[in-house]
Amino acid sequence: MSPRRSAASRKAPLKNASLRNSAPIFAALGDETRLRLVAVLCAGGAVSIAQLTSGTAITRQAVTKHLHVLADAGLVQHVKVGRERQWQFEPTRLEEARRSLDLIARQWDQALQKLKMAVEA
Amino acid sequence: MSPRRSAASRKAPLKNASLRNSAPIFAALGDETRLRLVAVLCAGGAVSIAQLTSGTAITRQAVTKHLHVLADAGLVQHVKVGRERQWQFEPTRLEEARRSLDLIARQWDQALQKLKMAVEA
DNA sequence: AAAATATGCAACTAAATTATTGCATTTAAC
DNA sequence: GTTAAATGCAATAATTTAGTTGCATATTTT
Repeated sequence: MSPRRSAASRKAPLKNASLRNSAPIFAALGDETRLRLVAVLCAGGAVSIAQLTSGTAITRQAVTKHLHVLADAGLVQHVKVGRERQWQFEPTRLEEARRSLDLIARQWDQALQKLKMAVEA
Repeated sequence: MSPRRSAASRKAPLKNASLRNSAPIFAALGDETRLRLVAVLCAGGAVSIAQLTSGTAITRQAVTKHLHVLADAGLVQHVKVGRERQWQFEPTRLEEARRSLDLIARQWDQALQKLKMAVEA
């Protein structure tokens, strides 16, 4: 294929482990409905499914599924309170995602810096 | 359904527009292969498809498709150089995504703060 | 010009995602 | 103890996604 070395192996750009861990978090956030749910939950406290549903055009079951997607990504948790199931935001994984974006941004800034220095040299 | 007001309308937690704009960016980042591509591109400069492919187990066409997904989200751009098409990172949209996560995190911190003050009062 | 390289385009497949409906179960309220 | 409310579970359907293969086209290189 290519005579040159692979771009992926040439520089070892970011910790692969970090990326592997962050991708599912971004995937969970990559849906408008779920992003809205996260926003609601991080603003309030623990909220029931019925409450979360009443703001949307989709059914309760759809909301439930979205909540499970978020839970699988570790972004929300639930506790059973009486006949309700209350969901709450869990900030740890979101911090991970933030750090990943920060890493990428920093990497980019460094690349620009190097380019600038090379041009000025 | 619920006797209470909807959780979504109760607090107007985050700008809906901001979320609507960020969701597609997160969706684009929500795949390990694409996240790797972004990392490679933000570390190096402009890289051809063949180079980007040689680091992976998938085909050139699959890489091409991923690049187009990233391009649709505004995360990468391409320029034609001879018979190659070189792809490069475009940082603007990533900054948007970072700001969204920062907003959510800040919202969460404020909620904790309020809770704390309410408990101490 | 011929051969090799880099890419584009199209058809197709398999699997995952999103959302629905219908019914069962648990818990609270009257 | 009925009734109403909140939720869970299962089957299904439509759409999207991720990936492949095969072939065509454009550009270098020799």
